[in-house]
Amino acid sequence: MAELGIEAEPTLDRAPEGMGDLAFPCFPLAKSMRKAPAVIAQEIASKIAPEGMIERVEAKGGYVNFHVRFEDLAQAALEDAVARKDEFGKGEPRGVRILLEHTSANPTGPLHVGRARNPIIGDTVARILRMAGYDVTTEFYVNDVGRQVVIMTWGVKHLALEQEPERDADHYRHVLFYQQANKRVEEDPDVLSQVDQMLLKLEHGDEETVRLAREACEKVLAAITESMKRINISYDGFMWESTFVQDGTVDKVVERLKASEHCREVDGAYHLELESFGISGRETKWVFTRADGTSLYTTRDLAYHMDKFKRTDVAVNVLGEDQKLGMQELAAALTIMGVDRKPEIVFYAFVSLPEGRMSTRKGRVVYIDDLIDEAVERAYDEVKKRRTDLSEERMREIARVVGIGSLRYNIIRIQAEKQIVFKWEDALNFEGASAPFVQYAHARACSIMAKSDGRAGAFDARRLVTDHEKALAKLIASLPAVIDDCADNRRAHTLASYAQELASQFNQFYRYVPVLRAEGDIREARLALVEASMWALRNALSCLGIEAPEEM
RNA sequence: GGGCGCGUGGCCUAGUCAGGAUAUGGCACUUGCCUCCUAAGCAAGUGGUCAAGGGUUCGAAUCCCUUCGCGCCCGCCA
Repeated sequence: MAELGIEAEPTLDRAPEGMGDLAFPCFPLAKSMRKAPAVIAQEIASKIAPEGMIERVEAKGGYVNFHVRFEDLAQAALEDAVARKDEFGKGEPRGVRILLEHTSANPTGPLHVGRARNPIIGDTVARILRMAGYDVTTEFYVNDVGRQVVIMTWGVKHLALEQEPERDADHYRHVLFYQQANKRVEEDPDVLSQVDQMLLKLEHGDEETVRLAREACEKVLAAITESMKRINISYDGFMWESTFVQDGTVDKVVERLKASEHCREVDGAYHLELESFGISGRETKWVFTRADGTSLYTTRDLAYHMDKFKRTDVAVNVLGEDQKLGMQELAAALTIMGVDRKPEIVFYAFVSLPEGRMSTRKGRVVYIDDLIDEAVERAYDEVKKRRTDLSEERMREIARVVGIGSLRYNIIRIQAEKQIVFKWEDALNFEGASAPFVQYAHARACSIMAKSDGRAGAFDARRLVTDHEKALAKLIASLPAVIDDCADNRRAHTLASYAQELASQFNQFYRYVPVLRAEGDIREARLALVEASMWALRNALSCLGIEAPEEM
């Protein structure tokens, strides 16, 4: 480039089918060089000698196209996959700790599908980050301080259930206590004052009240995590919001904020003026203590984040889009406190129903447990339809893995900030862009492996000559890059797209290129391709928190 | 009123950050393919003003401005 007197950023694009692998557009150079792009491309192409992985450089319509030497790329990638197995795609340790907070639901009842995106996005991003070489810890922040929890606790203490819970589980029981207590609070001023008194006692550390609230929360929390376990989600740790109230760190935060020049006091309550921090709307002040001196949610969250920063290099939070302002306020408060660190946030839009937003009060909800049951049941029907040779137990197991996979896939495949309208027909779709599609390709690969003499042995990638084989091998080779991209951007939906594309490419290969019937070198090379496909599919699914059955 | 996000064939969606070659897949619909490694599959076909308008550029789904529609938020709630 320098030789030709060209100054340009060497941006490379992906070339279209049949045009090579990388492309350099010459259009931006046309003006300064006062030559046609096609001529410039010719000149550049003639000056670059193919070397290493690049086997051919050619000019075409204003682009310089680079062709990668397929044999080298495929040989390296397939050997890597076959040798590293479930580690294929895993990046080198980066020596960076990431504390990823997700789910963090109020422990007042079961999770519904409207909130299901949180644990699924959180768990998937955590898996991807681990795969990319980060040292990841996941954490569930338990909101055990505040009105909602007190109302539920009051209900548990004073009420008897008026109806049977939908399920025999603590979160389904406690949500009824919560709902009934809420009704009483609205109807009866006396109950309201009892709740207010309890709230005060809780905030002042009254032992009996703290114990009752903690017990109720722990029961619900345990039940929620049981539900999450069903969809392959677990947590490395839990952090209780009350911790920061009790150990005095919230008070320290409050003191530091009060010392700020942005701090104002109105009737005993303190707030920060955040107009100069890009906060806009009807209200630019952010209140951090009530008139009675007690703290507010974001103030306690501030203490939590100070704690996080002591424990990690990077803090990532998965939050609903309703938290955007709160996080802006938190970031501003951190700046005011002189803390130069901020959490990274992955925001997602809520899942709604065709009738509108999910609402527990209006009875317009789909609980995750119900969705899981329905998905597994539906998958069971499908397995039974297709397989008559399997044991009941085996069919149940496949149904579980397929049903849960398709549930997770259908939520993770959509970009987080796009709103989703929940439809049963989409959630239970087992064809096309779905987990079963990917799982099926994996099962087919396993089937071939099982019928071959064993594992793939030595092979020569030069024996892979058809377009189907080449496209598949290239796609397998790109898994590490896909993982890196998802990790860097803290996103997961593009990994779902990749898995779908990989499965599709494998299915085409499967249809048109015989493996077991092939002979000699060709068979060896194809077996290696099948085994590498199997690992790539399995590892991609694993990052999505989806299990890969060997038959289905 | 203000802030943030989203808008891509009948429906769902990738690509948008880092502008480039005929806009990616799926569902649905029509039509083929199981004496051949699992048809939860493969192939072909119908279907697009990339919300609308303007601008920047050799080139815009992508960047800028305006408008419209939808969502979320603007509590001494969490």
